[in-house]
Amino acid sequence: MKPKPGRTADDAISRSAVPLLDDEDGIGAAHAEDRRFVWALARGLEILRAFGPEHTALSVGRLSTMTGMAKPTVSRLTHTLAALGYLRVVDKRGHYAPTPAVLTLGYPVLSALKVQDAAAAPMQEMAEATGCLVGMAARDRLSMVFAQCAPPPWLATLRLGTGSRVPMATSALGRAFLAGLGEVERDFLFGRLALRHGVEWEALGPRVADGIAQVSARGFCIVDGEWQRDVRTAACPLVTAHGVMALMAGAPGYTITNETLENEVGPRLVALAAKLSPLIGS
Amino acid sequence: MKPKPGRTADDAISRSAVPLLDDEDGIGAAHAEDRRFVWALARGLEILRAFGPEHTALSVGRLSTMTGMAKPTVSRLTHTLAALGYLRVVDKRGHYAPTPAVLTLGYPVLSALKVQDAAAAPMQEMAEATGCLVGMAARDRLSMVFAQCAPPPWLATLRLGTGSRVPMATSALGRAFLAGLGEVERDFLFGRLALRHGVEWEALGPRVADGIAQVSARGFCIVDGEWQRDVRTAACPLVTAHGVMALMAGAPGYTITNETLENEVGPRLVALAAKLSPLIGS
DNA sequence: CAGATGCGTTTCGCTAGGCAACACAAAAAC
DNA sequence: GTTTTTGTGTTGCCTAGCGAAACGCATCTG
Repeated sequence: MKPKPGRTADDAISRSAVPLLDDEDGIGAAHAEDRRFVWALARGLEILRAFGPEHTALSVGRLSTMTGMAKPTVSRLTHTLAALGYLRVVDKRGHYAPTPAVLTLGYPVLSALKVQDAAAAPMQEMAEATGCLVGMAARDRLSMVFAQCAPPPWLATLRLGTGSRVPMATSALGRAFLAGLGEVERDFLFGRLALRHGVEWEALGPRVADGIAQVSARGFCIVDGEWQRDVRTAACPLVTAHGVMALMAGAPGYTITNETLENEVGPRLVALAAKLSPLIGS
Repeated sequence: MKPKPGRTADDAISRSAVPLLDDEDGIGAAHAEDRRFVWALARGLEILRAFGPEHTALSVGRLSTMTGMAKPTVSRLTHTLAALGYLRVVDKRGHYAPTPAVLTLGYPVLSALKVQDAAAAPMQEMAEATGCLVGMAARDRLSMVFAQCAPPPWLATLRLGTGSRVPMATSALGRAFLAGLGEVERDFLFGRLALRHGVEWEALGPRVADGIAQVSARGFCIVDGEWQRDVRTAACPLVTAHGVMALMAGAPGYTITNETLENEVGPRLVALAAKLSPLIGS
């Protein structure tokens, strides 16, 4: 851990055209000797990241154990976030919860993707026609994060929406995304995924590769029950000016057959991707 | 933004149950003497906030002038945000743009509000029935930020969506929100608004008060062309377990009359609010 | 082609913030 | 009621990050 002046490996990564990430969980060892890296900011964002559908309100101590930071540190960061309006205190015991202010942070992305005007209508249309939940997602670290989601009116079991995440390796969305990527980035992510999934990658890796092969063969891939039991999904890559993303359509197993997914939903998804691809981005 | 001596009131404010804000633009003089306040985090978030629909990609120098921070500081913060995956470099000239990763920050709020399951369907239904864009919003500083937005399929002119913002004083949404607030907070925000709008508040203030009176009288208020020319909007407060929010329905002037807004859309909006109110929150 | 301008990054002194340990308040257990 | 547990907010100490000015490195300009 000697001060190494000039360029570090992280520097090269962060400068590359594709901003490649650190490890999935935690910001621990990465950027250890990057003099330009601002830890306070990283830690503060890690606090915001700790909240999720399962944990809508958290105390300082809980955040401390979850993130691995010292309590006083967490206390100051939550205090700061509260003063800025991103968090608020929800009870006497000092539980913090995110406020709608955090939504403004995501807005520039959604507007840049022109999701609101261009993509929403055709996605909603397809959702109603096929009975599938139709979603558009991009990569964040080793997950896919939804930018837009069109649920069919009657389907309430699949709880996904803007900002929610699914794992890259076990979802159709993630495999379609990988299929849309260039050689270099795909290999890089494969390495990361292998690292993350450890020994089970031996069985998982070939299935991911198979998904990619499916995309090469017919434009989309299918995952049946692998990400969540009884959820069938088709997905295809979506290459735009803003980078590679992916489209997916899925439904509970009892509302759709693999044949329908294969013969109707999949091709329709590919058509939708072709239609949206030039519209997205400036 | 120099450290300003003297005890500030912000500390007390930020500790109160209702986390009331600092001034709208910039984080300048606020929290000057607060020892628990982490500036690095505040500055980093200010960087993210600087992006918007108008500025989807910004250079270090531009960010520096926009936020008032020194260039090296901005450089480090953007470097950090890029390393964390929230920003990426979009061209050779070093312009930064937000990535979909920022969407994950907003997700806990959306899931806590149960927007995806509970609110989306009835809002969409009303949008299609009335031809209005229907939206749900909460306060951020002195703006209202959309948590959910249901556009009617054919309407493409109103560009609003999750995370977008409208001013509090000149929008029906903001006035309805103020009407739903308690005495103390409303007075506080009135003070802030007066401060912000300066001399024109003399004319604006009474119109805001009139909006609140409208809500008291019939449950909703109407703004015709005041926020944007040729946009007519009705809005009503939405009191939930997560705090006060507001619902709105609006359309371009040439697609809807004030009578329709008054007699059909407004009452329907109030009914929608009554229906959603118990559903939102845990 | 030399000089000039604009832009992003680096150097370095100084200050703010992270860490460890302690002190304290409130529930929960007994 | 006392103790235990859990959890938050304060102190010294030292590292990490902020800011002013200097530095490389492009592109303009005559």
